[in-house]
Amino acid sequence: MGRQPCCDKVGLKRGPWTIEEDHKLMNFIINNGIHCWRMVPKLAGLLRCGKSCRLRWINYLRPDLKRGAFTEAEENQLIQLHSRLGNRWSKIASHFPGRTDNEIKNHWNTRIKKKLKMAGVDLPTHQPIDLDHENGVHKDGDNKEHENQQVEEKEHEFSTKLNETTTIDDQDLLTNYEVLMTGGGNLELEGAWSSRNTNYSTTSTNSDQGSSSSSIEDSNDLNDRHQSAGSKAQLGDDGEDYGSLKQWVDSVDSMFSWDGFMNTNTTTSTTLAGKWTLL
DNA sequence: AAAACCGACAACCGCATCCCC
DNA sequence: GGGGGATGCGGTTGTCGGTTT
Repeated sequence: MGRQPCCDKVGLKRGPWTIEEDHKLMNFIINNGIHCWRMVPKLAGLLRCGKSCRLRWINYLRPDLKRGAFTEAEENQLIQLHSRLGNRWSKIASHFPGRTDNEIKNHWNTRIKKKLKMAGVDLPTHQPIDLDHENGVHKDGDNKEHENQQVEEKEHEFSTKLNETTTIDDQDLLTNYEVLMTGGGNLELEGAWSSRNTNYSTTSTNSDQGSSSSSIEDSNDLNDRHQSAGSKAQLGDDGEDYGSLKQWVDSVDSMFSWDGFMNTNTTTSTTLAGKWTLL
């Protein structure tokens, strides 16, 4: 007999969130804070389960989200963190202020994973594939537990070293990876690995997605609004939240002051900031 | 022009863990 | 101590826009 579902799914809405739902959830959290996710949908007038509300808030509505293309430095940091922490996305996300674990996980699975694979890196071992094969290394088995025990001990040291490796420019991913691994950790990079020819093709990044001119005012179609907000067209080249979040903030600017969420010094948002700390 | 395919990301699901009684 | 509810987390799926055929 399994555990009970987090909520009664009968009659609950699923799928993409509409702007009205976003408004309701945002309004409720701003005005009341978060005490019990289970009660949030009821009190906010939403036909969603608490879990869904939590995810929506954490991954999309939270005003302090960075939202933007991952920079090269961030990708490098992510690669190295993953080599240390594995798929512990929440742990990794804690090193990226404004990024969510879901965002990082998606970025890893859709971009970095592919790039590393094309570059000949065996995941999750972060070892060159051919070297693994030749040496018979299978680190994801017996050694994994031991590695996990070392993770916490090395994090502090690692963070220090990481700061020394974030100025890499104009090198391909493999070269970056080599530098990072050599500088930050205990992976051995042998000649064949170092000299590997990297002819993978980098795909376009989100930086080409920042040209959207959609706005809330432009569209009464909630699905269109959601799509433009929720996936493709909200990102600016410089990583700032030029898209949906900014539009969203603009749209509710008359109701709220966001400065408190943005870690800026303001006297108009102390209440909001206070509630924000509840999270 | 349209169908098929692909990439990116939002959202869901189920298990793990935490916490309170 | 343990039972149960709430929340956290990671894997997976769904959806949609863009691209290719």
